[in-house]
Amino acid sequence: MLIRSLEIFRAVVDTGSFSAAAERLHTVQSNVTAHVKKLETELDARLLERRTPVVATPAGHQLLSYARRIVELHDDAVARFHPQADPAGELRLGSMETTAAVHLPGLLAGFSRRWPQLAVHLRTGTSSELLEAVRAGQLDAAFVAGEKVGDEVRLRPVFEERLVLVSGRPLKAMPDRVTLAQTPFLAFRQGCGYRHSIEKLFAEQRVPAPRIHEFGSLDAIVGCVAAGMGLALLPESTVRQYRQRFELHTLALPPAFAAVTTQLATLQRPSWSRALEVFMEGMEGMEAERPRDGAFAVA
Amino acid sequence: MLIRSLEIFRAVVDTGSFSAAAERLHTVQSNVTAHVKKLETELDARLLERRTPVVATPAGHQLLSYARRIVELHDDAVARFHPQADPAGELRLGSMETTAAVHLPGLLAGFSRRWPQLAVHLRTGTSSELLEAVRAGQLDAAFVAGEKVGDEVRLRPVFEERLVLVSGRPLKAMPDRVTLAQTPFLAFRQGCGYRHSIEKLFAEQRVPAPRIHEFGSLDAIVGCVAAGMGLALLPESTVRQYRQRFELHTLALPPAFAAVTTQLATLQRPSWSRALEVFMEGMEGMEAERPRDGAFAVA
DNA sequence: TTAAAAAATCATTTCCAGTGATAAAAGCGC
DNA sequence: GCGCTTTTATCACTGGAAATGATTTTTTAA
Repeated sequence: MLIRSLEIFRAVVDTGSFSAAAERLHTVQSNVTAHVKKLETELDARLLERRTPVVATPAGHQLLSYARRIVELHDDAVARFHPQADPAGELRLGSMETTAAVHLPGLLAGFSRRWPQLAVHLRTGTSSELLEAVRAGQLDAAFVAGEKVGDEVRLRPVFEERLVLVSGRPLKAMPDRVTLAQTPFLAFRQGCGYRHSIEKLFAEQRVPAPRIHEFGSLDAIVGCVAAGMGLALLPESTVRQYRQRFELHTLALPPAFAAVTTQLATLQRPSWSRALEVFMEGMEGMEAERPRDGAFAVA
Repeated sequence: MLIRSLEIFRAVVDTGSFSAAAERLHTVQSNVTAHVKKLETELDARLLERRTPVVATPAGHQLLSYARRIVELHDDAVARFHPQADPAGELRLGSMETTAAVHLPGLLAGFSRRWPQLAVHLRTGTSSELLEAVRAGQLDAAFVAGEKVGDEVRLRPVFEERLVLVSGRPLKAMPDRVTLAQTPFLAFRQGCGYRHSIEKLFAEQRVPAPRIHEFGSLDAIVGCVAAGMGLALLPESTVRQYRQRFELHTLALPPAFAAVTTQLATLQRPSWSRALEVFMEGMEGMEAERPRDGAFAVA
């Protein structure tokens, strides 16, 4: 059974005539006859009463409900891939916790307002988890930090972050080696982009055995740091957000550790869905140097 | 876009491999490649990441949701026309008021129990209205009385009715010409099968100007007859049903007027839907001579 | 009954789904 | 990295059927 046959069958019922259907579909009447006949042979039932106007038989009526749904679905699918059509469906995004908390609320709110037909699915995880999901086609795009990737994944810088050392107590200067060795660090589990920076920091200070608590939630990390449980390395913008809820103290780090670029990871361009296409278009204006969350803000 | 292409595409995603999909669908791998490639060209998007296992790209993921729905609908449609499959969907029946009131409740209850996937639509009307609807493919079948039809409609006798003269007051014998001329008759509007019998009765009694009230509802007719508004000509079985609610008196008529056969009208066999097919099968046992409503009764 | 319109039939062309063999590419073990 | 295996892409070819245009048959309306 061909979609084309169903399309023709539907047109015959709608117009009440084989020849009118042919004209509407830009083909010839004998072709319409052939398609209908083929359907009737395949299903072993008479589908149309050849009268003027042509009407569907009970069996035809039954097929018609399927034909309408299938043809409609088909047209929808084609339309959704058409470059000038408004995208619909879902946009599956991934993000690190920190980015989700700080940058995404404004961004996604604007996006969802701009494209009301799109449902955004947001999943958080570590950079390496998210990258794997992008690679596996489970996510359309993901915000990640500092990862090397194969050439099937494309990275685009979107936010420039400055990592700072965060503590619950005032920090005058960088803690010395001994203090650092005794103070636990709080971080996301293995695979988080920032965690790599912690290890670089320890190596630099020649601290041998870093003690790192692995938490799955940003709220938990910040809360525990504020409670004096230990130190953390977080983007300055994230800390700013939590300042209202917790008493936090920060210390700037040398640029070599501090600078972290959040990048938007996707597959290569031809794989993009229309939904992703418009999302990436909206992200075009986002320069790593001049971050502004209002990419999709209403003008 | 062919249903076949979507079926193949779906199989590739499900199996994670072009060659496995080919095997599952009993074709060759190069054919699978060709179909996928054709889809990608048509939609101008990369749908699959050629890796092991093969995974859908965001665009592919988008198409997949359509592919699944379309292929499923297609399989459903084919299955519904398969002779050994349980029928599903709707069965659109028509019936005269009298038949609907007396014979259908038991019949349809049994039918609906026997075929739970079928939704019965019942429409009442006059015989000629219903016949026209059957002819136009709007009804699968209709219970009608005493009509001549073209040869695209097929009639099958199902109930043998005896018409009786009904009154609100005791009837000893056939009213004389004068009484008959003065007494109004209550009947369905033009097109009712029984109404034709009334006219035959008047002609026989040589009553010139029958006065006929036209009511659209059986309840109204019976109620008004019981209230003494006039006479009616109704099937004996119908009157029996109303005896509990109204005080009705009847008079038998000569067989020439009394005998009316209720027939089941359909289009010719090849037009039948599977739903109609099983309904007609169930009606097979219904002999006009030996009416029993329990055609679909549970054994 | 006849003229006009619509569907069926038929011969023909064109296109493409499906096939099998082979080349290229990707994964995997060492 | 290097070969070995597995998987996908490419290609030439064939059969079948979609599409076409001309013609006949049927239906409808005048």
